[in-house]
Amino acid sequence: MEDRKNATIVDVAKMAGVSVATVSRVVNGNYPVKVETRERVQTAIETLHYVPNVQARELNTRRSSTIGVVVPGLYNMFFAEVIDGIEETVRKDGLSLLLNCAKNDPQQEMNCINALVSRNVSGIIVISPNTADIKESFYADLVKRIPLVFINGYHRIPNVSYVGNDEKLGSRQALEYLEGLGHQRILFVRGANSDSYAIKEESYRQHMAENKRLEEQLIVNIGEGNGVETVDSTMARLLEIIPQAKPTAIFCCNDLMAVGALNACKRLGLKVPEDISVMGYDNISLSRLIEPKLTTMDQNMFQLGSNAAALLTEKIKGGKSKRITLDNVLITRDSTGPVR
Amino acid sequence: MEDRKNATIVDVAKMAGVSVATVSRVVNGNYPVKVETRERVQTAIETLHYVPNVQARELNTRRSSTIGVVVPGLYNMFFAEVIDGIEETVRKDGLSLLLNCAKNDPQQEMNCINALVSRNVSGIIVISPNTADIKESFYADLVKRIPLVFINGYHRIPNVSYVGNDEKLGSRQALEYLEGLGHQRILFVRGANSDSYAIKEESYRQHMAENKRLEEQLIVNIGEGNGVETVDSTMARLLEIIPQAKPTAIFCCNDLMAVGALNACKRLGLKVPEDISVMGYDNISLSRLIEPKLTTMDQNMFQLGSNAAALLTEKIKGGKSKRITLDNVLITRDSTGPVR
DNA sequence: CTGTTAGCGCATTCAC
DNA sequence: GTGAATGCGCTAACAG
Repeated sequence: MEDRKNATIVDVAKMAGVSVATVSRVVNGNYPVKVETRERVQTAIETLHYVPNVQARELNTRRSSTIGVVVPGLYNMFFAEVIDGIEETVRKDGLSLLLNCAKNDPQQEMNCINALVSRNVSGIIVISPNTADIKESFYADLVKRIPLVFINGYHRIPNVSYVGNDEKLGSRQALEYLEGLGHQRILFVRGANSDSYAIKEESYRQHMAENKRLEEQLIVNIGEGNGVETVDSTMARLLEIIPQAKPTAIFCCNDLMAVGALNACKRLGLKVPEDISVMGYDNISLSRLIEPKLTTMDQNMFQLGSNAAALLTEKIKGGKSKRITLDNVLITRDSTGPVR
Repeated sequence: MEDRKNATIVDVAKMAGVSVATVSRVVNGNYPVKVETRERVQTAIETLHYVPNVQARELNTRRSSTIGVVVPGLYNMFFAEVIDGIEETVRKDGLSLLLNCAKNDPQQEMNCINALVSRNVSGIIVISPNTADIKESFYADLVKRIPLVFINGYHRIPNVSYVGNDEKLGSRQALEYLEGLGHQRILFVRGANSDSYAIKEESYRQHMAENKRLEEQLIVNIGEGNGVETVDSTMARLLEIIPQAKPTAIFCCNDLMAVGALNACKRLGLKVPEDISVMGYDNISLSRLIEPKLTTMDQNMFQLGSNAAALLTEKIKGGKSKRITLDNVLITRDSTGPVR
C-alpha cells in the first residue's frame, strides 16, 4: 500500500509552473485564465490525479456541501424508501449525505445530531424525531444554528420545516372506503408509542362515534409496531381477538400489522377478502408482494424524502421554514371487498 | 433565522481568558490541564454552545473520521440491512458514514467514488461493485490512494479487501437439503446480469450433472432480479413453466423470486409445501413475513456489513487487505417438505 | 501546566 | 491574466 500522499494544489502549481491561485481558478472556472496556461494546468491535474480537498475548500469558504440525515433505523423499509428519496434529490444539488441511525434512542438521537453539527453539515433532516423524549429546547436551540427539517414530526417547533402526511384525513378516507363496501364492524389495530397511531385512533373514534358504533373492544394496541416482529405479534393477538369481536373488516395503522392480520385470517380459515377485509397503511413495497396484495393508504415515502430535501436546500439558501402536508392516497388492491 | 456565527475555539479562549491551545487540550483531553482552568473553559464552551469544527481538525491532522459507502440502491432490503450492519459497527469506532447510491449505473458509481475521495474519506466500502462495466484500472488506481472493501464483489483486484458469502457451497447445501427430502426434479430460477446468479447456476449444473439429472428446461432466467417487480415477473413466468416442467421443488436465487414462485403456486392451486417445495436465498426480512414462511439460505446481511466495516478500519489503521468468506446457513421454515 | 506559532489545503482579496 | 499574501478553525510542536 503505497502511502503516497495525495497531490495538493501546490503540487499541481509546481508541475504546471504557475501559482496556486491560477490552479484554483482553472479548477473552479470562476475567473478568466489564458487557454494555454489552463491546458498546462489541466494536464498537471491529470497526471497527478489531483482531486481538490473539499474539507479545505469548505473551511475557508465557510460553506458546506453535505447534509445530515437522522433515521430511527434501516430495518424498516419505510425509512429506507424515504432515504432513497432524499438521496436522489440531494444529489442533484451536488450535496452529499451523512447518515446516522438513532436506533429509537433519544440519547443516541442527540448524539447523532451533535456529530452532524460538528461535521459542519449545512442542514439536517430528522425522520420521525423523538420530540416526546427530547427536551424541547434541544431542537429549539439547534434550529438557531442550522436549518432543520422534520419528516413525520408532530410537535411544532418554530423555524423548523415539516414534511408529513395528513394522516387524520387519510384514516377517515380509509374508513369511509370500508364503509362504502358495507362494513360496519371495523377492528382498529394500532401500535404503541407513536403520535402517528394516536392521530389515527382519534380519527377512528371520532368517525365511529358519529355513526354511533364505537365499541372499545374493537380497538386493539399490539405494542411495538415497527419491527419485523410486529407481523407475528399482530397475528398472535388477532388470533384471539377476531373470533370474539367478529369484525367484517380490519383497519391497521401500518402494513406490517396488516400482513400480520392477513396471516391471522389465513390461520382462522377466513378468506380475504370474501369473509373479511384487511386494510393497511403506508404502502411499503411489502404490501404488493404478498398474496392477496394489500389495499392500503400510500404514504408516498419517496416524496416525503424528496420534499424534505427540497425544503432543506431552500432553507439553506436562506428561505424561511415551511410546512408541507401530502395527501395519502388510497391504493385499492385485493385484500378488501364488499361485506357479504 | 439568526445567522449568528457558530462559536470558534478563539471565542471560547477569549471568554475563558486562556489560549486556544488550552481550549484544544480540554476538548481533546490529551494533555493535563489544571482543574480550575479546565472548568473555566468548560463553562465557556457551554454558554457559547461551542462545537469543535471537525473539518478544521481533520484538515491539519490529515486524518478523517468519515468513511464512504456506495450502494446500488435502497429499494432492496438486502442493501438496507447491509448498511445497518456497517453503520452500527462504524459508529463504535467513532466514524461517520457518507452514503451514495449508484443506481446500478457504472458511470454514477464512479462519480460517487470520486465525490467520496474529494471529501477525503478515510476509506470506502462498495456493495456489489460493478466490476464488469468499470475498467479495472479505475479500482486498481483507487486502492493505491485509499483503503477499499468490496461486499459481494467477484473480480479480484490486488489490495482490496473482500467480504462475501460462499454461494457456491451454499447452493450446494441447499440442493442437498432438497434432495434429502426426496426431490429430484428441482427447478432452478435465476436472474440476469449478476455474477452471483452465475455462480449458483454453475453449482446447480455441476450438482445435477453428477446425479445425471440435468435438464435444460429446468433452468429459467427471469431477467432483472433485484427490483420489486421481480416478484411479479417471476410469478408470471412460472405460471407457464411449472405446468410444463412439473418440478417437485423450486430453488430460487433470491427471496424475491421465491415469493414470486410461492404466488405462482398459489394461483396454480398447488399447496406449499405439500404439493411442491419452494426455497429462496438471502433471508431478507420479507422471507419470514409471508405465509408460508420461506425456507432459505441466510446471507447474513448484517454480518456482511459489520465485517466489511471491521476490515475497513483494519486497513485504515495500516493493516493489509484480507478476504472474509462467510458461510451461508440453511434456515428451515415452512415452504419446504418431503416429496409426496 | 500554559501560551506562541506554524502550518493543514484552499479561495480570495489586492497588487502588478 | 497572474502571483503573493492572508486567513478559515484547529492541532502539534516548541518554549516557557
